[in-house]
Formats: sequence, structure tokens, C-alpha cells
Amino acid sequence: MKNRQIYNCQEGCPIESTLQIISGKWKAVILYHFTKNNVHHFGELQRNMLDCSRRMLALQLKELESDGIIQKTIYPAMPPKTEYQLTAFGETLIPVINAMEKWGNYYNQRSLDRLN
Amino acid sequence: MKNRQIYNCQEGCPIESTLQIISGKWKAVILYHFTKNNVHHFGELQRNMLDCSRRMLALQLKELESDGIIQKTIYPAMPPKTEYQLTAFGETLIPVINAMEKWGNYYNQRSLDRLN
DNA sequence: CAGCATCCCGAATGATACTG
DNA sequence: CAGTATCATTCGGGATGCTG
Repeated sequence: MKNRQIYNCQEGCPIESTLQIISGKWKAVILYHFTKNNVHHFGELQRNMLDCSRRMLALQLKELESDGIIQKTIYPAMPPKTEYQLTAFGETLIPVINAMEKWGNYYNQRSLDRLN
Repeated sequence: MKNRQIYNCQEGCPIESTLQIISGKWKAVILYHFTKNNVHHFGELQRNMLDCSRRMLALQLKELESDGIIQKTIYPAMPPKTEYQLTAFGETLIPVINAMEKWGNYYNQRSLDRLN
């Protein structure tokens, strides 16, 4: 038996794999919205993420789509309408987002407490 | 400690808060090592993260330290020796890292399966 | 409305050398 | 060994305008 490391961050590091998918300035935030509602429209996401430019939102959605995390449905009409939703694969990410949400809430509360 | 990237979603968005602490190219990977072992040395972390430059490792450790996630102990000797470990606060992040690890392993396995 | 193309800047990171 | 200093470079992402 080889003396091999149980965990390594050289190749196949699970953290790096996860980061590969959900890093990017807005992806985790986008996915957070999907844990709250199954379906979203472009404009709606935009209104919920005012600091994310239209360009960035489009880019990040596109990458999430090409990674198989979300899928979009285009309704050919004028004006155009697009619906985004998590794929089954994308849903497997929910626990990660939930953990981030939970810790963020804890962190925010802790910060408030420290002001008093 | 200047020029840190700020992630803004909505006010008090928990995801934003979490990203503020663990985003950065290597922080989550560093924390991952801390979930496996309580104490780490600089050189040891470096050997486990060959793609992270010494400079980046030092930078990210410093930020994690100033955010209260890890603490370091310096043993004044020659050659110098420094130990890093999670603070109690830092330990609250473990579930987040664990969720990322779990998903990353799932993702890696899934990728392997798809090759066959 | 949703999204792409172009131009551009500055933060993030790398490379290299130096030090207690 | 465990960093820091300095310079160079990449690239994420902002601003704006155009289009189906």
C-alpha cells in the first residue's frame, strides 16, 4: 500500500472542484435565490441584485448553465421572456448554499451583538 | 489588508457575508486543511498547496487572521517556526467547508463516472 | 426585455529578490 | 523557515451602446 495522503489539494481537491463551479463574484448569490424560489426571470434576478450589472448577471448565468447547474427556457415572444431554474444536478448544491446562508446569518448576528 | 474585494448583494445578505470571509482564491482550501488537522505550519501548508505562491499563502493567512478565523503563534527561534490554528470562531466555519468538500467529492466522482 | 460586443481600468495574482 | 518588498502582468468586471 502506498503511503498516499488521504486528502490532497493538488489534484482532484474537492474544495477546488466546488470553487470551480460556484466561485465567481455572483454565482453563490444567484444560487441563493434559487434555493428560495425554483424559477427566476432575468429582470427579477437583476432587481434582487442591484449591484450586479446586467452584463455580469448574463455571464454568470451562462456559466452556470454551461456547467449544468441551471437551465433556461426561452419563450419566443416580444418582449422576450426567459425562465431559469435549477437542474437536478444543480439542486445537489443546495446544501452548500444553505451552509453558507446559515453561517452568514450567524456572522451578521454576531456582528450586531458586538456593536452593543 | 487594503484592496479587499467587497461582495455586495443586498444589505445583510448572508451569502455576501460568508463570501466576504471565505472568498479569495485560496482561503477555502486553507480552511479545508484546518478541518483535517488542527495545527499547521507555513511550509507544510505550502507543500500541500503547490499552486499557491508563498506570497499568496502569506496574504490569505494574514486576512484570515485579521478576520479572526485563525490565530498564529510564533516561536522565536532560528530557524523560525510558526503555528496556525483555527480560533473558536473559525471553527464555526467547518460545516461550510464540509459541505463544499462533500459536494466536491460528489462532483469528482460524477465526472469520473461520465468518462465511462 | 434579455443579452451580446467593445473598450478599458484597477484589483488580484505572479515572479523575483531580499531578510530576520 | 517564514515571511516582506517591489515590479510586472493578467483578468475580472464596469460602462456604454447595439440588437433580436
